[in-house]
Amino acid sequence: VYRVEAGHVCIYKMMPDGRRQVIDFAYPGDMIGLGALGTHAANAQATVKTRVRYIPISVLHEVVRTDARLGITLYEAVSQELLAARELLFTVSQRTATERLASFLLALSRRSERRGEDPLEIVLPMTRADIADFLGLTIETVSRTFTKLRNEGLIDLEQCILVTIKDVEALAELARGGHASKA
Amino acid sequence: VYRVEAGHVCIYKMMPDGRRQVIDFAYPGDMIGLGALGTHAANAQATVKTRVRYIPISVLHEVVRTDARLGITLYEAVSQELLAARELLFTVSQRTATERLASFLLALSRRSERRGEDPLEIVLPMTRADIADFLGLTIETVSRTFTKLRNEGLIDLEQCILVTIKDVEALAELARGGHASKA
DNA sequence: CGTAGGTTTGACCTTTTTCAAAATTAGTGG
DNA sequence: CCACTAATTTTGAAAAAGGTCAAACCTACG
Repeated sequence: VYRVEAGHVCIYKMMPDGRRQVIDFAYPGDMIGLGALGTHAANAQATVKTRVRYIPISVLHEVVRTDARLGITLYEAVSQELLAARELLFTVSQRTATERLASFLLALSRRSERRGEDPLEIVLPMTRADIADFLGLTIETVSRTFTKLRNEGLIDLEQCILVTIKDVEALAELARGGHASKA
Repeated sequence: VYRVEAGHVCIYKMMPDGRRQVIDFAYPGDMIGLGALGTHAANAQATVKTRVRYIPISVLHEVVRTDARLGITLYEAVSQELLAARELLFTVSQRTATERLASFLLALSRRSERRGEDPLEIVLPMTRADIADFLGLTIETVSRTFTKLRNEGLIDLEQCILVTIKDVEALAELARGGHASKA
């Protein structure tokens, strides 16, 4: 189990045939590998300079034995991850490419807000390939969809890395599955 | 939290726009709602006559306070669900319709085997709609894919409910993403 | 300045969805 | 037990979404 101190980490699973599923993106303060008891179920790769802190599982076990309430906390943390995984499952399973990207951007926006940053100025530390493998799309479709959102005036794009949300409401409407009102 | 005693339950999440994500199918002995601490995050619907046993969450908390090792057990159970959710995520996200159905049938087959039943004779207690919303496909595509697998000689279909696996290896090859060898 | 990696764009093709209708299955009352 | 109705499943044809292949375009870095 690790804890991200600085930077940004992309957590993914590789398949024998080369296909990849990105499971999550971890920001400073996030824990990695909580659900992977015993088996090392996933890989992780830093996308920028990153510092992590390692916490052996044995320590976790020890801590839980000392205080049962922490067992509950641990349980709640994994439950939270489970909830997120199912949310992503729904996004990938039932939504169109545009809806997926809109959801993704809104999730990043909410994350920024929670961290006390500007929720309308999103920095993307990950590559298009990471986003594609996260949302179950191809690089090309991700790129095209970014362009489409830009042309529709919902976002601004600078250097493929900085996204400015110009119309949160329309984006949210898209993510919800409705049709954007703007042309 | 519930425990299925008899029958079969379909666990799903409804979205405001009517879209539905089936999260899992529960068989006798399976627990439902483990990851849903506090918020009632999902619905469930019996597809056949079903009996469940209700276990209040407060009892769980009590038990954990009594014995910390059970906290670990609980944690492991949710981790297991997390693993399953991510496996499904991958299936839905990266695989074709045929591969998804093949994976699904193989998963059911393995489940049958674990339960000591014939792994090659699978009864489908759920409807095509349930399967479709589980795999992120439409009813029509599910039906067509069943037909395709039947025509290719990998399975037999009786009354839309009983599936006989005729070529496990080819099915597994499909689920892995390879091309079936048979015409 | 030139190269390498990542991104965008274009044209075409495959897969899946959509809409519509036929066929099967299940349930109900005679 | 059989006929009738409702629901589910299967099949068909057309349309749309996304994928694939290929090339051009940045951007950062040496």
